[in-house]
Amino acid sequence: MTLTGFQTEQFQHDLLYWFERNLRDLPWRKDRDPYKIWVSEIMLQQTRVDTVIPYFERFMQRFPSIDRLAEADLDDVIKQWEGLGYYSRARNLHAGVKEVQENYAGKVPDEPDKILEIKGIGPYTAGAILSIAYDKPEPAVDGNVMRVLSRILHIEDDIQKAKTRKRFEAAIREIISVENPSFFNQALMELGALICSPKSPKCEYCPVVGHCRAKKLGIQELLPVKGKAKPPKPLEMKVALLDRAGKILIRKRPEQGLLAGLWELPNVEGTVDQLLDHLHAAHHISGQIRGKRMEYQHTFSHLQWKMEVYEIEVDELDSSVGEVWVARSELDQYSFPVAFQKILAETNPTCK
DNA sequence: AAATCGTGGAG
DNA sequence: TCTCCAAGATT
Repeated sequence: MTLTGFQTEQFQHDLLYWFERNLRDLPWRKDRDPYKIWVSEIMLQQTRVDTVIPYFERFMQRFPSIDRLAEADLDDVIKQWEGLGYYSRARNLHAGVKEVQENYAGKVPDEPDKILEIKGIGPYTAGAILSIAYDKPEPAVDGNVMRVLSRILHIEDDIQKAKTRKRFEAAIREIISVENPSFFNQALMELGALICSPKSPKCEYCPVVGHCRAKKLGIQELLPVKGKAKPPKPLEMKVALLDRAGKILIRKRPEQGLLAGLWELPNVEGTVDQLLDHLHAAHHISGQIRGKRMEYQHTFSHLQWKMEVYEIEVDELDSSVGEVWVARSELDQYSFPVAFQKILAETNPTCK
């Protein structure tokens, strides 16, 4: 690391002085309960602060402590997570608090090696909990920190690459405030969120612009270096809307993979005929197409569902495991991906 | 190392 | 409208 000439102590002072006067009043900053820090950090992964706030408030009312979350049903936890995305976060968090309950008597460990073994806690979250809740001088390198430091220290490594994070962690260990690692880490992230933004960074308001090598070179807009994401892959999807005596057929998705454990309308990747075949094979339902009800497109990070929704007339009906006939008024007891929430709302006759 | 895993907001 | 992307972890 090339920190020659970098005024570390002055940087720490400038950064912390600014943070103490500009930190946002966020619900997970009311105290330093490691559990709350933990939940907030998981929710904040790849998710905006404004989106997280209402979820965090509700989650804490429902699961105020580690033991309350550990004893909860996974389906209830997923329900609280509904709409937030990346649902494995909720599953891992639930598994994680159970680990803490069993292995650490319900207390979040304060050692890197131990906390890193907990499900769902990776290098960033470990460092965040250790520094924010326990005052340990550990790096917490997220996207903000990499963006800010890439500019301050003029680091041109591609932040999409896996090994790059380690270089930033090494840099943080050189410059972190041992007196206040909690504020230091939070300040770097706050600076990235409020001032040192991805596009059009507000350098005129930056408390540490005097330390910024990229600004000195006039290349702050070109950093950090980041490879382009590849476009989502289109997927033709046929969706079945089965209405029987006011109840519709839903089913639970597998416990692993995309949208794990959430509910959905029966569907196939393929043709309408394949949809009917599937209803017969998987749900023991004989039916015929009544007509196309609607089309809907939903784009994920890596997938694009091109959905066609068909109303289906049920001729014969047998029962099957993992499916439920449910009245529309009872749908709110189940967790649905946003794509199916939209379809269910659009096709709701009482709602239009 | 590169893919997988969601969603809604901003420009 | 479209692209990028926001306090990443897992495999």
